[in-house]
Amino acid sequence: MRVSKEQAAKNRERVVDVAGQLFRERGFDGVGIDAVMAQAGLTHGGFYKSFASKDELIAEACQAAGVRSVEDWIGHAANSSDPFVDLVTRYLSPAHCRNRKDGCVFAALATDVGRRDRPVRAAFAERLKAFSTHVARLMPGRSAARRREGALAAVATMIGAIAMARAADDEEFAAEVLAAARATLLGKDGASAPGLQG
Amino acid sequence: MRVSKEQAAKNRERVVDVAGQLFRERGFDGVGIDAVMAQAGLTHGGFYKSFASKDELIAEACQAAGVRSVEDWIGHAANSSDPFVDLVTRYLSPAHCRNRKDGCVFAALATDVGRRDRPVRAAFAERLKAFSTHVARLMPGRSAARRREGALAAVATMIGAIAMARAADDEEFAAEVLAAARATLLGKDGASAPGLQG
DNA sequence: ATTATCTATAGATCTATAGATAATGC
DNA sequence: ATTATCTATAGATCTATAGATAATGC
Repeated sequence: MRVSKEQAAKNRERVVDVAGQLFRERGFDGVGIDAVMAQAGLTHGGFYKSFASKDELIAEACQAAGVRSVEDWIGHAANSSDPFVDLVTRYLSPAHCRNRKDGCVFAALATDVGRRDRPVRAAFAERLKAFSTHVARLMPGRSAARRREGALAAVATMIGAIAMARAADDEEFAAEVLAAARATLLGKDGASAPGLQG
Repeated sequence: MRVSKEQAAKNRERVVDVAGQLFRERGFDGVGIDAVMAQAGLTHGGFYKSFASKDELIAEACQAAGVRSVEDWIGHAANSSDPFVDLVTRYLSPAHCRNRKDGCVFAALATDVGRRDRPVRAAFAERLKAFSTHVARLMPGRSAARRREGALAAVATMIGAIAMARAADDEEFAAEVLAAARATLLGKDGASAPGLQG
């Protein structure tokens, strides 16, 4: 029954990872401790020797999934010839839309996190800031301030578009939203972006 | 105990309205039937004479709150001298960010709805399409196709920005996100929007 | 001896139903 | 007589804890 300290640490990590996946699929309130522990291959009674509460797990899962999300999206883009195009195209793809479990935690849980307590929101916000900072570096634009501004808006557009596409029961509408967000962020359709005044 | 048919219909409507507010504040899974009925001034036992299930209430609440949200945002903008600027400025305001209960249902529940069953997603998507169509009409742009595309992207940006701002525990970051989304959608900072390639 | 995990369960909460109650509507 | 609402409760589920078990680590 008892395992080594090393194994116990790995088990704890697996619980956090598995929780991050299940939360993205079903939401924080849609997943019980027993489901998380079962998915990690443990029984639910042992949970409270590793975590003070479910909220602590939620905060850690947001932190860990956030780190992973930033690494994945930014890492892949950085190895591409056109990082910003790579990021936007992959992020706003039907494949990402379908894959909630391993997809971006920000797009999966944005409105849910807004209702959680401070530690959860702090963990989420910290990773969201890191993501935005990395996106600003990939971003075309004259000044750092403009890249920062553009990055924050681009992140909002990407998160909002994926959330909309997943919410809609209509595949065609979902695809249209993703295409519109891609075109607008990448300026595919002409000299000036839609939404510009004057 | 028993009330008139007319009063019963009003009670049912109030339950749907109250549910829409509570769901926006606490999420679908964060609100029980008893809380909804209590807020509507009724006891929870009577709920199932009006609704087949909680999911039916959720679908109706999304529908009703969606109709209301579209009326509010589009109606106010239409009476303004510059409808698109009015919409974007009011939507992406700290006041809207604070007011979840009566705020836009799309920004409050986007990621939650993606995990619900088909009827809920259908009701939500229908209203989201109506909102997008109305935004396209307010939208500057040369062709109808470009206005449509711009509207979908603008809606995604607005929903994403409010979700991000509410998720963050950091007021300054929240304000920065809203300002960046406003500036990008309204093209406040120069000839071309950030994010444009070339 | 310590402790990571397991079994079992307490206590709270949530959806849904059954049957009672009292006012409406024929 | 019908029915909108209420009281009461069944049954499921969820967070958290207590105590047992068995392998680690001194």
